[in-house]
Amino acid sequence: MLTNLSRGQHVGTRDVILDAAATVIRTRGMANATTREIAKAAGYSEATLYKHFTGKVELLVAVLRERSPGFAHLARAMGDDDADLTTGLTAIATAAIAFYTDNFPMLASIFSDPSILAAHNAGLREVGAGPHRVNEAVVDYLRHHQERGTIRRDADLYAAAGLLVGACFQHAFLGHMNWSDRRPDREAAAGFAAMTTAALR
Amino acid sequence: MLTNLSRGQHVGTRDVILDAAATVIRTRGMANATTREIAKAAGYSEATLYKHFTGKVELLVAVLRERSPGFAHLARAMGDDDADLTTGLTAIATAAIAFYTDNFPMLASIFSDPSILAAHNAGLREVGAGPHRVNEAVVDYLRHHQERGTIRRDADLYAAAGLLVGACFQHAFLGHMNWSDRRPDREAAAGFAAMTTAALR
DNA sequence: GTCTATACGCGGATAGAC
DNA sequence: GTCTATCCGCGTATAGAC
Repeated sequence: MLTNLSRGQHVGTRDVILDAAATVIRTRGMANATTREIAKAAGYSEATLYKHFTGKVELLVAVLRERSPGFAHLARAMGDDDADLTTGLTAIATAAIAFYTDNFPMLASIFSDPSILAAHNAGLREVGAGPHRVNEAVVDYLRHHQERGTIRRDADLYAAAGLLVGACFQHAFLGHMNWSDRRPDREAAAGFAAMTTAALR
Repeated sequence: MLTNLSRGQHVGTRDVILDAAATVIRTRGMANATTREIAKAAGYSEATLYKHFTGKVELLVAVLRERSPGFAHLARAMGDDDADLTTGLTAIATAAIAFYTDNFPMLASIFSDPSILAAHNAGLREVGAGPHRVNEAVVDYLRHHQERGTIRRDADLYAAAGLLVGACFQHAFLGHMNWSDRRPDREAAAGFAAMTTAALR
């Protein structure tokens, strides 16, 4: 997801507020992401927040939609489908683990308030975006390989993508739960990729 | 996780409060799970809550640890390792999807408040419990099959368990995000199990 | 566009009676 | 063990001046 900054546009008050809100959510949690805290972090008064957003829910939903860093990097890993299948899947898994590790807390937080969850889902559906896009992109990646004969004809690509992406998703989750015996990220990514490859040929 | 009810013990005030809190969290979200709401749902005054728990965090953490229904059913699916591998994994995947679908909102909610997350993790570590236990149990299940020769000797069981359980975990998550093109639970479970089996032989 | 000041209800928590 | 009554700070939101 591109920020206005990376598009080279003017960075307005709205962007400063969104950045500040994202920071507060990441560091103190959604429960402590109050209008007071966000305003203080942004260097503006609370009243200014309400000039740029109709209310708190709209602000938070905007943060969720416009401040999900790392997705571009993940997409780049999937554009590269010339490499060996296992190598490519390892790169995808590594990027996916990093992406989900960064974004899991913010993503999970929206479940704490049904009104935010509903607004967020509605907003995503309108523009056709959402977390399932990662799975769909992996399916496309696998289809390219299948067309070149690297993957067997009758393989269930949907299930395979679900296994790989889901494993990365849960690995990131377990990382936040401080599971000490968990494998390091790179090792886990390689293992997931190797097993997925084994299932596909 | 057994409740006092299923152990046949007396159902005291504490249990009533925990049940009420779990209901409020599930229906209104963690953000709206106030002491007022919980007390009203339990049929007791707020003051009574504070006679049974030192504070709100302790109450919520107790709910998370003692009100995770369906885990027993999931465990049962894994005890049955006499069946064909794909059949067994399908049963496990089906139970896992149901389990995560039920518990994801409550589990995800704890990320909204770092103090609750920390207290929850500390509590789990003390008794050696946690979400990773599901993965470990699947590894054990796979090892039994490996010892009987149903799975190849050099298979990475840890990665395989991560793929299957992770896929179910994320499938449940996507379900809550209202992804319309998502496969039905049973179909998804069968697909995940079949692909995992393919990777293991 | 941004500020200061303020309204007002809600949430966590406790004192003390029964 | 449970209740009623109450405290006090916090959080959202707005009015109105500059």
